[in-house]
Amino acid sequence: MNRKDGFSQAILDWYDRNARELPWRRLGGAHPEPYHVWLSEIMLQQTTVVTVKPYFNHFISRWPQVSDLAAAELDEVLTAWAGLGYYARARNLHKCAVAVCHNYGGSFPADEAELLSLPGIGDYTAAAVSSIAFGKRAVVVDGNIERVVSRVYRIADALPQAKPVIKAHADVLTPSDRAGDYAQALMDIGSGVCTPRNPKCELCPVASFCDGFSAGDAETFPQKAPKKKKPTRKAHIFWIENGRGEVLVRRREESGLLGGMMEFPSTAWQEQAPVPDEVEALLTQIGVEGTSKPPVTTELVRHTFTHFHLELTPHVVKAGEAGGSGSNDAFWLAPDAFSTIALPTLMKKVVQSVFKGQGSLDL
DNA sequence: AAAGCGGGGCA
DNA sequence: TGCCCAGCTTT
Repeated sequence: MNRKDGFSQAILDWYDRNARELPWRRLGGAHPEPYHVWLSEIMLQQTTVVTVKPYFNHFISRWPQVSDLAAAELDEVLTAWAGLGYYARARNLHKCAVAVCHNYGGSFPADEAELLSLPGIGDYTAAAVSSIAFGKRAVVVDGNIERVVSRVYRIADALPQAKPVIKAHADVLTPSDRAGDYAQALMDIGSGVCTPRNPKCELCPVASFCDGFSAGDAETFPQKAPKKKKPTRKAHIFWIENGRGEVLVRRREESGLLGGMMEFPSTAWQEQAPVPDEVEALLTQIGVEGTSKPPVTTELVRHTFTHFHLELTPHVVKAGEAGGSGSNDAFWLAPDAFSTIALPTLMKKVVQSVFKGQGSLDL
């Protein structure tokens, strides 16, 4: 006899009473569109529901079927994704849409292992799509469920080492019926009740099953390995404007940080601030030497990535008559067209800084 | 096994 | 400020 007998039923009862409407969710037993479930799950990776909602609605409106998304250009998808972060997700999203159309006739497979083989779909997403969209039993474990399970069992091992142990416990708790509703309910509870700090145990439908609650130390789980401190990198970034009011932009490398997204030219991002010689060299390289006026420096732009802080010093440069973009892949673009390119949030901050510093420009 | 990879919201 | 998030891929 399972010591936690009744756990999943209590979770499902809570769901029937408390589940909220979401654009990708169907209440009352009907299964949502697999395309909607997949798209939402990719967007929700490391991203909050509030942030995802408008992006999800825009994607569904613009690309109603997975075949529409597969037929889109990658750059269109990146542009629509701009601001969501983790841009490899957008590239894999497009690859996955193409694969589903090419290999599965435009219908997502229901099988967890087949889903797992698709680009951008890992353990979590395969289990989530299989259970939520197709009603299959699958053991769904995300960050929320890890926290709930580690508290229910007072798992002493620290993350990420504890992941296999947590998965084994989660497996025992997962019901055969309504595994998708169960998973969504547990995630809702994890994000709204069983919160990282100050959990609302008085509102929790499974407090009576929770070892952490019984011991009065639920909040101390899950244990975590210590984190590294983030270094700070610095660079100079250039808003280079020609006589027509256009600004020089270029595309970043396809792989790596902000892969495939657009940017303004900058010196290398490094912990040591670049010396004036390097700044001069960059301006020469992109072909804007011989400017009549000295650059106007605007407010420092700060941005934090997963593993480092960044401080950019923006400079506004008026390019000379020639104004040629000598560099390979840079091109001129009017600021009112910035919304049509894949501009990440960091670069939007640069735009804001320049506009604030100039006062005369409007977007 | 560990590192790389955005951005926003919250205490 | 630091922490956390409906993680996946690459090394």
